[in-house]
Amino acid sequence: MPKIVDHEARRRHIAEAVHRVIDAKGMDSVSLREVAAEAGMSMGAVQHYFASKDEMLLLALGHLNTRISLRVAAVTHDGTPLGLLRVALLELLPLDDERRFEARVGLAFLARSVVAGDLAALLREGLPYVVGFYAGQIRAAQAAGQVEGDLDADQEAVMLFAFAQGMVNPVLIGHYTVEDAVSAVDYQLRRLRGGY
Amino acid sequence: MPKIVDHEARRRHIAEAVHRVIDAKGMDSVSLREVAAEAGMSMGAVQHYFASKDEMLLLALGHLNTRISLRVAAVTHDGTPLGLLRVALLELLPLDDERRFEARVGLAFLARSVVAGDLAALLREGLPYVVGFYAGQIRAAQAAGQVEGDLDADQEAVMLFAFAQGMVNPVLIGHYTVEDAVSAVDYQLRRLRGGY
DNA sequence: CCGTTTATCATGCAGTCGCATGGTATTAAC
DNA sequence: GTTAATACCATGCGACTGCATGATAAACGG
Repeated sequence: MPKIVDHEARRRHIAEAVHRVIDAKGMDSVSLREVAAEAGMSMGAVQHYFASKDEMLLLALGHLNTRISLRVAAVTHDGTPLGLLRVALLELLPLDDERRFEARVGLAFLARSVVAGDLAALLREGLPYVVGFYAGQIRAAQAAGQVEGDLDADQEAVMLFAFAQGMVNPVLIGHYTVEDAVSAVDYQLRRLRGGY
Repeated sequence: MPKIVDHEARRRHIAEAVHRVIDAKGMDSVSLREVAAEAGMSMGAVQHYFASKDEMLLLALGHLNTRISLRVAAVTHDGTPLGLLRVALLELLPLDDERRFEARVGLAFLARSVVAGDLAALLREGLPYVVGFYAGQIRAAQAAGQVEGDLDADQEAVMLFAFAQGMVNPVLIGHYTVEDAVSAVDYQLRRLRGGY
């Protein structure tokens, strides 16, 4: 075996270049040449790590998912159930540069998943964990008496996740401000607590 | 002065071809040649009606918006406020072939609007009307005693719209069934009425 | 030291892209 | 009948696409 090189690190490096290209110019502008230039390597080098463009995009989505998951998981270890739920929800919204970046890239993948079965499968795979986490926090809050017991935790979790996803585009295109989005989330959490 | 031809009808015809191409193969596959073939006309004819591809996409989005608006408006004239709200919400979800078609196309435009300012402006323009309609129905329901008076109609309207938008992708990729989506909407409407 | 494997590169290829050009046909105004 | 404007088409152009190919360099196992 030849030159010592971390295969996984290279693929991650390329995946991040894909993200930056999507953020800057949109999914349509993702080409092997563009990504290679963004990654600071030759086109042949990129080809060396992926059998096809579709495989590259698939791994780029996987890498985005783990990035977001890691950030959510990192914040999972303090506060009350409702506090955790709040932070986890806000992680999905484009509230600062980092989350805005991920939201833009994520929305591009979301749209492509409609016509790309492999991307759809990957997204489907991750959904139960997120929604399940939300539902778990709601149930914990109910057990702690912070949320009305007769609310349906699963239905509320489904709603909260879809709600957050649905807020992404309006915030990205400037229809809602960051403050609007946060207060919309806080209103719903306040409602769960029973005080409007 | 020359051949008698309905300019607007032609542009609408092309816009619908754009929609079909997006539905079948995704936004990436939208090219002048592909659209021309789908519309059953030559590429030169398509070029005759649009100065550029971007202008074609912009009108295609406009046409989609009016299509959806018309369908929502057509159903606006019967039933209670909460009933209207329900139907208007369900119009946004991919519950049958027609709405599925529009949801797929709409999501593609939604994603592109993040990197295309003109599309974003058009989408922004329409948002207040939809959300305002929802808020109006909630307020009417409150006045009729069908919805708890101390709920914030505006915040609930914002949530319901984003919620519906956020359900689109999960339904399209098969994570939720049509029945799941309807019952999620019905749960939220039941909650507005005060009974869980 | 040599052969094999890996990493990287430059280039070529057939196909597609948006768009411009030049042409023809049709029709209405004069 | 002539002119001008519109509708439409075929073609060409340069740029770009994903991917395949062949070459070069590096590094370890034998």
